[in-house]
Amino acid sequence: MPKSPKRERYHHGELKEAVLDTAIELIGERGMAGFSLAEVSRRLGVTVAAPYRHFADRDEVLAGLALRAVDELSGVLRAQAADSLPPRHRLAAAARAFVRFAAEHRSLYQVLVASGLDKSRHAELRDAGGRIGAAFLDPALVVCGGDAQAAQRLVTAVVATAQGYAGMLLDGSFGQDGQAVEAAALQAAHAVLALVLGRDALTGPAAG
Amino acid sequence: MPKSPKRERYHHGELKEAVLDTAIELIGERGMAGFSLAEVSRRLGVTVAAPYRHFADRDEVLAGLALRAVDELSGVLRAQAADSLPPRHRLAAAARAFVRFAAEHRSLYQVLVASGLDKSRHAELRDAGGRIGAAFLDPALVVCGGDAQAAQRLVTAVVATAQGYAGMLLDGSFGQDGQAVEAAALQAAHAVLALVLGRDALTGPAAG
DNA sequence: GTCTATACCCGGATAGAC
DNA sequence: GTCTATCCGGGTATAGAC
Repeated sequence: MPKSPKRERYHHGELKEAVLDTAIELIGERGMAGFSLAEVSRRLGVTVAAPYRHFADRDEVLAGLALRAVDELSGVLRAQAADSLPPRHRLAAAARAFVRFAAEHRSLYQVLVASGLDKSRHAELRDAGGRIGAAFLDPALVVCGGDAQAAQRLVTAVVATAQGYAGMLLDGSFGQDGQAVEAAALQAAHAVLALVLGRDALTGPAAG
Repeated sequence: MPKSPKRERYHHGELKEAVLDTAIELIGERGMAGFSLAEVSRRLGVTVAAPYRHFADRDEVLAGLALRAVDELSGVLRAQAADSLPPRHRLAAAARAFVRFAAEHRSLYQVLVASGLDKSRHAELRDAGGRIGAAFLDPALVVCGGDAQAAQRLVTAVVATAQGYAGMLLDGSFGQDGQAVEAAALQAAHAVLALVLGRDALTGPAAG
């Protein structure tokens, strides 16, 4: 939809949202390094000056994308973590969903992990990591029998695992074909189950 | 050391290595997005044309850095995986070393995971992932009693975990102070032990 | 193997008209 | 809220001299 249209030219349209949409499209085609406000403007059929009515600068566009990414990803994760399965399977399902999200919304995911954006400078993103992690917390607490510190460790391990599989998937370690996504997602889920099974090693010094 | 020196100006010096060194320094200061051959040249006190005698283009510099990264990282990992501890602890130590490497050689690590470089277009890097994973293979095989497929799954899980913790460390999830590195490295090691403990869930469909 | 010089293109950002 | 026009800085890459 948002490729060659440039309807009759915008003018009073929802340029702000259109910029974000087109930025996602552009990043999908050329990667983070290929993103520029100028090219986005060109694709929308507006001049390079127009977006500056809606965004202070380039970074604010990226921040807008990052916010979208956090919203959507944490939403997906919460949905997975909240159903009626046993808690360890809710964690596994959330990890699987995490990996799928990275593949299906590659641009958004990349903004989150590889934009070079300083998240601590944008209030809405300051707790981005926290919001992602929070989605895993409830089942983790159940798994850990209410031990909050143990649950936090487990959440960190699950997030790291999901992020790790996502990274490997995106850089081609699972191959290029369509099966790669499901293979990575499934293995991530299995890894989370393994973490839960062996979780005694997560908390203690794991002697021996 | 390599900042304002520009000795008496190079001329017949080892410019190729110097470019790589300075690129690492520059990326350390400004991140991947801040890297340019022009700035590297300036810092070395040579003209922007000089590096082109040693590198076909910008990407070839990045490829050179990536190759260094793979060499150094896989060397570190092999050293950890080859000592006399029990195999599960060799895996854990390698994961810990992986995370430390990401922190101590941040620039190199970022080139590896976030340069946007198409590794499949550079022969020396085509099997970069394989060389990293290979460092984990021996202890994984022992852990898995010789089952090659199970060992491969375990290696993937360990690499993903290490990469995940490294990513979280670098984007600030473990805080900014010096303790962050050791905290992340230690938790990564623990997570690997947990994976080994619960590794039955990695291979099978993990019913129930 | 490096320098001088240059051609070329692109992105960020702003002023002022409409 | 967008356009026109423009400034400014910067990066990539090459040709030809030394």
